[in-house]
Amino acid sequence: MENTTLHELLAVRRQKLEALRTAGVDPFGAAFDTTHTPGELRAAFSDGLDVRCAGRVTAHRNMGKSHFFDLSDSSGRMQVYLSAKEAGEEAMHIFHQVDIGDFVGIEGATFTTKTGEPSIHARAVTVLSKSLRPLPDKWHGVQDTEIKYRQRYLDLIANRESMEVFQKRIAIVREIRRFLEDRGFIEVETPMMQAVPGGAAAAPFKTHHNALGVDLYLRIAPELYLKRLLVGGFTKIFELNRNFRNEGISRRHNPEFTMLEAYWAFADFEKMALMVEEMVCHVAQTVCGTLQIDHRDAEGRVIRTIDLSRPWRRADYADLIRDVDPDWYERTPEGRRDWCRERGIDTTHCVEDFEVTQHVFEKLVEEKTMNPLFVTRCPKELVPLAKQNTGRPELVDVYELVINGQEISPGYSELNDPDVQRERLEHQSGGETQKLDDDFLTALEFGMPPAGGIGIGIDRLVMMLTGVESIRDVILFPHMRPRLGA
RNA sequence: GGGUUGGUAGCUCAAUGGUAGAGCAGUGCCCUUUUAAGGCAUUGGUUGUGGGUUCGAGUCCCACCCAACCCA
Repeated sequence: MENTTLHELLAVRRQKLEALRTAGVDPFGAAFDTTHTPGELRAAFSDGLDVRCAGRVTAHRNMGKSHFFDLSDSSGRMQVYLSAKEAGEEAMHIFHQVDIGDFVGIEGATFTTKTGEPSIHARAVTVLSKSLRPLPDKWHGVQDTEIKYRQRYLDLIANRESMEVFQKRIAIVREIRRFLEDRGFIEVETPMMQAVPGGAAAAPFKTHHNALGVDLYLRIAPELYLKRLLVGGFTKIFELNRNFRNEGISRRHNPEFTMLEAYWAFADFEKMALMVEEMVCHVAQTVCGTLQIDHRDAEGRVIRTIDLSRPWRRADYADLIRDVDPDWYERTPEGRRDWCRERGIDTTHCVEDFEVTQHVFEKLVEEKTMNPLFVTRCPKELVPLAKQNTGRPELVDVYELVINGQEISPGYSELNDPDVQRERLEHQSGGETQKLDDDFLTALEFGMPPAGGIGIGIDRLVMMLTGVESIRDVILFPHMRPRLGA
């Protein structure tokens, strides 16, 4: 339901729509050939160019017989100057029906105004599409988080910083693909719908295939299929796409999120760690132009700077725990819980002893680590799909990369012993109704080469590189509770 | 799931329990290089929803919806 005021604003625009039709102008016009986008023209600007440019009118400054308005799109903004005297009465009548929000095409010559603003001196203004609703505030943009997320197009139109974050995200993903392809990795696609959701411990979304009469699950990870491809003979592969987890929504969790997984036959986790280091630095350097990433608060003050300079720090899991409490591993399991209780760390949700340690790790190491840190020699219980260390079988050959207080990327020497893998997966599923992926285990029995594998949470990487605090600000359409009306 | 904060005009925000306001946007007029253009005038409200307390509720109480943050 709209209220009367909005109705009035809409009515005015509808009247202009009809006025255009009466004047013989199609308010939702046809194709318009352009020579530049607004941003391209700004970048290549010089006076006296004959140009055709199209975009949305985002501001209008009326000086009487001189009109200045801004033409914008994702590439940027370009000012247009229109002289009423030159245009003539008929053209000005049509121009008078143009509102902020409309798409128009401009034909004219470039010039620079007295105040130094690159501009187009319009010869003709063509209405390309009428906007029937008022745009958000030109100065404050959209502040309401519900509007930002539910109507992202308004956020993109009105909030330049938002558009820039998403442009950066696009560039980050592009550079990751380029980096991997330059090194001989090929991108593959594996099932999003799986009969047995595997490769991680997470609650899946369930769906149903009518013709087959079977339940399927949206994947929680592509891992088990990518490993089948290693069995099949691929040696350098990656998949960069969506995973789905039916869990809570928070500042750091969206039900669907983007994950990179890459596998490299005959490599190990050390080699993968080096590659991730190179990749993230390549991306930061190309997209951000620096390895020092400033994070700012709402007032624009720098609150922290992430230093991505190489080499990145490496440390053993157990040593990091000992940095927090030198006697941690000398304590009894009950003593460890007491230690937590004394410090106000809640461990009631931790069932196993190793989960208590992991909880301490998350709270007192991970969340406080801003600069890159490779955590190595992790306990095997945490990682059922990685190779055990030959010298110390209670540990696994993995790294966990922490940056910006979050786990950004795990890397493994992948487990390829089918018997050990079966045992570990059976142990993980706890003999419950949760099915084992037997076909995956069968594939391993045919032989999978030793391999290094990595995952990178793209959303978290983008958060780190853009200094954004909420995952919703790096996902174009984050999930929200559906709302009636509006 | 629990706690805290918030929801007022299209947008951004005000308003001790006592006449719901401003800026922007819109509309009209003035203005031939403006840029948050400027000046004058003016339209616009079921204060998230539903109850309650009160002479009187945007404001206090209860329930619900939505969101943000914190916790689990």
